[in-house]
Amino acid sequence: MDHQPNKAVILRLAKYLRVLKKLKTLGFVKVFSNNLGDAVGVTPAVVRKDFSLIEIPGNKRGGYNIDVLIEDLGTVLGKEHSQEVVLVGCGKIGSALMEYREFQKEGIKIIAAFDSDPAKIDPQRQPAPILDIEEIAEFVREHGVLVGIIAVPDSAAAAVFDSMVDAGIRGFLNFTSVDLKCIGKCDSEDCPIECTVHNVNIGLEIENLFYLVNMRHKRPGCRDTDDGVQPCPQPRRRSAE
Amino acid sequence: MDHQPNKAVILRLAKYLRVLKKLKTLGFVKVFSNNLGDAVGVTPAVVRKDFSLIEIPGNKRGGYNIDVLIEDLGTVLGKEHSQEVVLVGCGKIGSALMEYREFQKEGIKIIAAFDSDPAKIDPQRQPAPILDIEEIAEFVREHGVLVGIIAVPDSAAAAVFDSMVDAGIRGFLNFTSVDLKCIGKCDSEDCPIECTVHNVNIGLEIENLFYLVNMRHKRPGCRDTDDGVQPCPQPRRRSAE
DNA sequence: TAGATTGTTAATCGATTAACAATC
DNA sequence: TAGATTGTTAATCGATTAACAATC
Repeated sequence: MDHQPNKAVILRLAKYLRVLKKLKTLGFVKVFSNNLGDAVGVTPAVVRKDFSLIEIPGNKRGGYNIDVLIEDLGTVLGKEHSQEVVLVGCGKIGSALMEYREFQKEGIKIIAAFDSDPAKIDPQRQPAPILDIEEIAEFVREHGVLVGIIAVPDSAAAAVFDSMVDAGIRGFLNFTSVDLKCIGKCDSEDCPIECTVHNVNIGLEIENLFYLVNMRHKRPGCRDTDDGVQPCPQPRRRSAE
Repeated sequence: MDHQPNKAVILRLAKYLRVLKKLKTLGFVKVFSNNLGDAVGVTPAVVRKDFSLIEIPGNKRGGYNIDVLIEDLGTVLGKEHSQEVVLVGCGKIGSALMEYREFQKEGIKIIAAFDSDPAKIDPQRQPAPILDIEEIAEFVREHGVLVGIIAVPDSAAAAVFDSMVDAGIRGFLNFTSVDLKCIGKCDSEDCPIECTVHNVNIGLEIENLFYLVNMRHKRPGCRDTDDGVQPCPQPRRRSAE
């Protein structure tokens, strides 16, 4: 009956939550499905359906109470749990992530980083130590960490992934260009370990952009090139009328 | 009749291309739809449909010629164009991207970076200069750059985005947590500028992981928590034995 | 020829959208 | 009450999957 919210829904829920926090700082007390829809770029019906799916109730004429909404979305998204992650790989990208402001703002904490290079190890480092990769299993088990970031060179990706799964990590943000899949790696005969890998494949993203941009340029009658021909033929409107 | 390949298709095409390059180095000469399907995680029918959509022909019994395939996919994905991008924001993440190996490997070149901090500016830098953000419009127009990366603080995101659109950038990889939308910003009365923004929202990705991982933990009969209850229904066995 | 694989059409599935009854 | 907004059901849309005829 009640289907679990899928990935797309969850993503929207997180977006609603961000918008709501902003609206609250502006003094809003209640909010309507169309407000949220506009902010996130979906129709009001989607918003209501998303909320109904996770059983957040509204008021037939009064919309949704913003405090209740923030509270409930936080609960559903697991915001009341401490959001502690470990990071593996202290190269350029890894180091950048260690100081990533957004994490603090969203209550996400990197509680330890790991590297194989002895020169980088610094157990006294504040606010989080950099430890030898060999220690990851012990650390993860001790702290019950479930989510990890992989920012190592491609060549080390698979091995690091394996050891993280072994240690108990079940959610991965993967910055390598290696497609890490749990299926196959984690399945055993009768007891599959389920884990989730989000691949942040920057190279693929850029390739995609080139395709889309080039496409558009090739389209007859739709070029905004140097020669003065302006963008597109048909106005495509979304908001208002 | 011929629908344009959508985003999902394009993403797969790029993945096929990567696999094909690897297979080629291994000496493969031809490849079948099920080979590619396995590698990318889709059914053979999807592969064939993708290729038919962009009119890449196969041989009724001989599969696809790997050289032709690489060539044609490259053409479709715009690989024969120079893939030149600009980067705005030379903080931690921006700097990391400037040395990102994957870019070279995939033929993507950051031909210039921009920052507003005078201390960071270095027009002589090799292989790409760091210039004042004020110069971006001129540079972009001169070089005909269409794709850009935004790695500035959230507070600067909207302004930077605007000036990049003005300069002629039409494809964006956005590392800020501000949801940059072209619609509204770029529409003019009868001639919308179409651009594409890929948001790499690291915070959202992590939140998502927490949701999914927590979900799984709550599921009755399937917990791998601290209290001694082992992974899913039964303890997995893999290498141990 | 017989077997294998493509290319395409039809069937299925799921998610989004639209519509509207319930009700505050 | 009348108006507005939710919550839910039905209709639409698109993408994935399955099936199979064409053919090398």
